[in-house]
Amino acid sequence: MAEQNDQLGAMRHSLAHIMAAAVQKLWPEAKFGVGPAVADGFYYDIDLGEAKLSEEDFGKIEAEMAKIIGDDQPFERQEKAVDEAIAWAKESGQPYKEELLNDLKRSGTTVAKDLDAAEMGTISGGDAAVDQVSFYKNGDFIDLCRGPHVESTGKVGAFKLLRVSGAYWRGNEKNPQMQRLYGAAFATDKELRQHLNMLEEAKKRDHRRLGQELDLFVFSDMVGSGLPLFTPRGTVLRDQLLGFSEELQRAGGFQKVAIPHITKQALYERSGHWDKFGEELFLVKSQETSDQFVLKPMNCPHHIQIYAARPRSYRELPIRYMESTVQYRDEKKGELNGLSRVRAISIDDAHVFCMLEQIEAEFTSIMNMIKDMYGVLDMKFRARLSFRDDSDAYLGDPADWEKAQVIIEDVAKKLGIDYFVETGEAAFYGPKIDIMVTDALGREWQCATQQLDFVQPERFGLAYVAADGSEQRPVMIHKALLGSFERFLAVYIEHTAGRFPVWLAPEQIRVITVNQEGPITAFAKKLADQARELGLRVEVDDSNESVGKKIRAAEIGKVPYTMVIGEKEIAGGEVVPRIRKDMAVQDEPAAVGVEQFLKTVAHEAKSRVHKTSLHG
RNA sequence: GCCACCUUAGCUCAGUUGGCUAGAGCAUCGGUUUUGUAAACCGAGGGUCGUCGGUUCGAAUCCGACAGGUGGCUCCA
Repeated sequence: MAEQNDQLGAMRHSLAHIMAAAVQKLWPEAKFGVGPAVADGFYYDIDLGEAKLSEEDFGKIEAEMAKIIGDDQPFERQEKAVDEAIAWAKESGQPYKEELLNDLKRSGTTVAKDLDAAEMGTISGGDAAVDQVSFYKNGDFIDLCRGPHVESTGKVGAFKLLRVSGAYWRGNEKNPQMQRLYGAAFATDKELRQHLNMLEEAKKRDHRRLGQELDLFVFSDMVGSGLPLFTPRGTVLRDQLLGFSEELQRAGGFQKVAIPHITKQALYERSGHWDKFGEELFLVKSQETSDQFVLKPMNCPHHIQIYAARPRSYRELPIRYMESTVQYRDEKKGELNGLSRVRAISIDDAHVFCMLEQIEAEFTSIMNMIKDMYGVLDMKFRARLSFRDDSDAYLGDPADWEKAQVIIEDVAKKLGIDYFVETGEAAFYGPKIDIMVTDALGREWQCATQQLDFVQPERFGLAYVAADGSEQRPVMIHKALLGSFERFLAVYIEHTAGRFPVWLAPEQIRVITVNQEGPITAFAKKLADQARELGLRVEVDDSNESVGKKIRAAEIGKVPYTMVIGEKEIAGGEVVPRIRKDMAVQDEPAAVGVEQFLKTVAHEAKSRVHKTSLHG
């Protein structure tokens, strides 16, 4: 298996070389960055100077690649002394390669920042300076590269250029921007087709598309970008999900608080966010006073003011505040993305104020809430333990950090969480656990999070009185179970393809009349009233359409239960509910008394199950 | 913010090299029909072709700016 992956990786990486060779033939002045294999193919970072690649060029690049592949040129490995290689890079006008070579010569690695050497697919990583580097040559094209490659250009499988985008050299905004040319590549045509097909299928469950089809949220140019408006149906999801989060938290000892959405600038100057968030803050001008106000980009400083309002005893700790509220960040335009990245962010936010020796219990309790929540939602997640690195970008006592990181990893281990450690991902104020979930296109998003904070208690001079009468500094934990409700919903819509379980479904039951005759519509409406009395969300469709068409509308709307009401139902007092396929446990639903049916659905909603209990 | 691309009716999309009153399906509304588990039939309304400006005898079509969006980069929940 691993061998197969290596082989596929070599193919993809070889295709990157072939693509670069093709681009160089078409644009001889092209300068090249790195060209690794990636999850579904390969890319190469290319700088054409004034000229720019666009999708219109794909045809001729692919044609040129086909020629190279047709020639079946062997990939020849060569070793060069590093100084010789640097001279080569200079001579052939490849400044990016020259920079990589200089790094190699100096430190033996091209790894800048957090890029993984293997992922870069370029040259060997190591910790000592090197003096020999490897090159691969196919036809006239020669490239600094550690390999491995397939034997020859004829052995690369099937590929297709997909897109071109910008990418800063070495991932740094201050560096020049290159163009990243992406292609998909697989061993066989069939696999490539399957992959492209899968991407098409993923589009069908795209949350933006389903959000519109299922009438969950809208955007308005007049309101502004990144500012979603939730419809009645979308608001049901919002209330249910945030309600569930609050229910879990309340059980964990959290108390609800409420704060205004603006504050004087001074609050964030004290917290440090004024400097850190700077341009992301929405400013609000008072016309009555000279105060500068700010729309809150987070809630912790407000919650801190509630804690700080009076002296606190160690007996009160932990103090746990929760609040589902909206915060606002003025994101740069290009960073917005459907509901995944918005400017008005609803968060099931909470803050714990506690003693250092209480953080293990708190982290465990919160981690269990996360497990419960994602368990009920039937979603898999990976936990990223985001720890500090050796840099001095972090505030607080390193000894406290060390202690906390050990505790955090311990909690993850004890609870059997699927986790990985990432150093350098910590917040400047403390280590954290981020819960990562995957969308329809396989992109990972951070949802739930719990973060330790040594810094804000310090900045705001928070204190509690210890048993010995001394004044001590509490630590803070920031936590969110859903994280951004908007982002969560985006992932969740794609996860379920819009087929929400009964407890979340905006409409749980659709009642369809067989015609528009008085007794039948009257019965349908009475039934709907009965359902509403049980707290169910139900709609009656007594429109002048065929039963088939009305059934179809309910199917497309992904309503969990549909029932058709005609004379039979009135006479027998029983219905044969149509059960949405993903919930059914057997093919043929059975007749059930009306009362029994409604009670069962109400119970399913209350217990948040995914499968129906209606059968045989 | 940066790179590439996209924007025609509420939605999904046609609209040949610039050239008659800009089309279709679904949805909506009206009528006929009174319907039994994934689309009955007939008809009507609905678009200053994202906005503004330019080129041209003539622009949905060509150019520019702006707005909104998509995929990435950077940043981030």
